[in-house]
Amino acid sequence: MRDRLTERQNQVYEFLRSYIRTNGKPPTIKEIGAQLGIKSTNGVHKMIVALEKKGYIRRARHEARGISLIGGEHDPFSDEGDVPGVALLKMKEGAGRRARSLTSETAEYPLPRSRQQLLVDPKLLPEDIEMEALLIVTAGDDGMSQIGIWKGDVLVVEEMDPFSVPPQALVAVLLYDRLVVRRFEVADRRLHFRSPDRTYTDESADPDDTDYFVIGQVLAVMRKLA
Amino acid sequence: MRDRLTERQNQVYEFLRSYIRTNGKPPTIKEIGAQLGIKSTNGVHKMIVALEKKGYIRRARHEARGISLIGGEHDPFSDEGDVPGVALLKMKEGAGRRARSLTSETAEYPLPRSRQQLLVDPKLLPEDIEMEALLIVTAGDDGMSQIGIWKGDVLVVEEMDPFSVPPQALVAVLLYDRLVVRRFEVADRRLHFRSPDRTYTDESADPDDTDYFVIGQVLAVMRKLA
DNA sequence: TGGCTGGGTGAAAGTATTTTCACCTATATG
DNA sequence: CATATAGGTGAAAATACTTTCACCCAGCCA
Repeated sequence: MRDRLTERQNQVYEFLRSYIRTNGKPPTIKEIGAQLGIKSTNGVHKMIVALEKKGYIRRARHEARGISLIGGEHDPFSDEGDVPGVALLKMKEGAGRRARSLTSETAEYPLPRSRQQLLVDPKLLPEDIEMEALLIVTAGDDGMSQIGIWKGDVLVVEEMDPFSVPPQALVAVLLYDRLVVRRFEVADRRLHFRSPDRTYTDESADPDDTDYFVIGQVLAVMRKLA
Repeated sequence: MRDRLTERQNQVYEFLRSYIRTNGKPPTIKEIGAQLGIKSTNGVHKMIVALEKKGYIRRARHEARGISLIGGEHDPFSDEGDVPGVALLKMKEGAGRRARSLTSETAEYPLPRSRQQLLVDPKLLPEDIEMEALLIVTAGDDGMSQIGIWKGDVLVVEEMDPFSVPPQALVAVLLYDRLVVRRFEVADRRLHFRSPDRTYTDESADPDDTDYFVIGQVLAVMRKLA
């Protein structure tokens, strides 16, 4: 369907995306030229026409800032306007079983996944998140009030191996049979968990310690109050 | 601080939102006029200037389609909603205006309602709740960490008058211009707010004290972490 | 009563933006 | 070689948009 773009055309297309995303409106021909180092408006104009012919953009003739992207979203905020139910997340029971080490890429999960799902607004999540990697757990222990998380809170977790977690992020960890949240860091090839309460000292563990199973980074918290 | 909008100005503002949302770019002056039935571009122009003076929009002078909304583009809750789904809630900006007493059943709201929405899973809400009575605010003050709420948290609030709130429930209150959460009770025909931090003494207020505006009961809390 | 503010009409002026025209330079291709 | 395609320059023409000017009207308030 859509023809392949040349290198230069792709640069224009990418600029359009980023401009629209950051400015909330399409650029003018001149602005495109300024970015790509094209001095003549006609030079840009021809590329725009080419992009339209290849089916990547739409043009509103004679209209100021009349370029719009084709291929789903013209809305920078909703990630992929396809399906309304984008943010259907897998629900997973919180505590109750013993933690296991992950043995390989296809790690077996300590808990059977259930079919339960929870609707989450994309605005509560990072922009370009993979829905497939998300799951829901419930916080299973107290002692996290210092970081604003209570027992029973619903956590949206992005599954990832410990070494991909950004430093100082909050992670969901299966500690023995409790699901807890800890501020987390990898140092010296060991996993360091900062205890939220100052009364305890920090804990650290070996990556294949079977007592600690790092599920992933906590992206959002939800709490039902009434 | 943003002044209140007149009815007409709010119509313009609402149109701006919806146009931007559906078209991915701001409208021209003429397009605004066409929608609101204003024949002269100057009529629209004056309103646009008024909206800018009151801090609701930004204008790029002489630029085609140069209007942009103000409200924190990176605040995930300030902008653009309309996610299809069950629990579409009205969005309301947190702080920013002075509290007012509610005078009757048809209480006048301190802020004009906007059309912003957030998707919320019904599982996070009481069973037989009226969606119409729900709205979203963001917590606007610190000092609530004792009750597990942080500044910036998203609160799902059921609008209700103070006398319908069950005792000891959490309520969202406009205290002057800050939106805070307090544990709440009515006694002796006065409103009692239990301060979450032990350091402060409890506050109480008269039902028609203009400094305290009780929005309603907090049903759920959500927090974006990454 | 006068003066202020919000909202408007209409038209003219001025700036921004798109489109078109003429012409140029590579590179690839039958 | 002839010709097509991608990508340009520069300038002029044609619109699209915003701003300004002059004037009008109604409601509110001191």
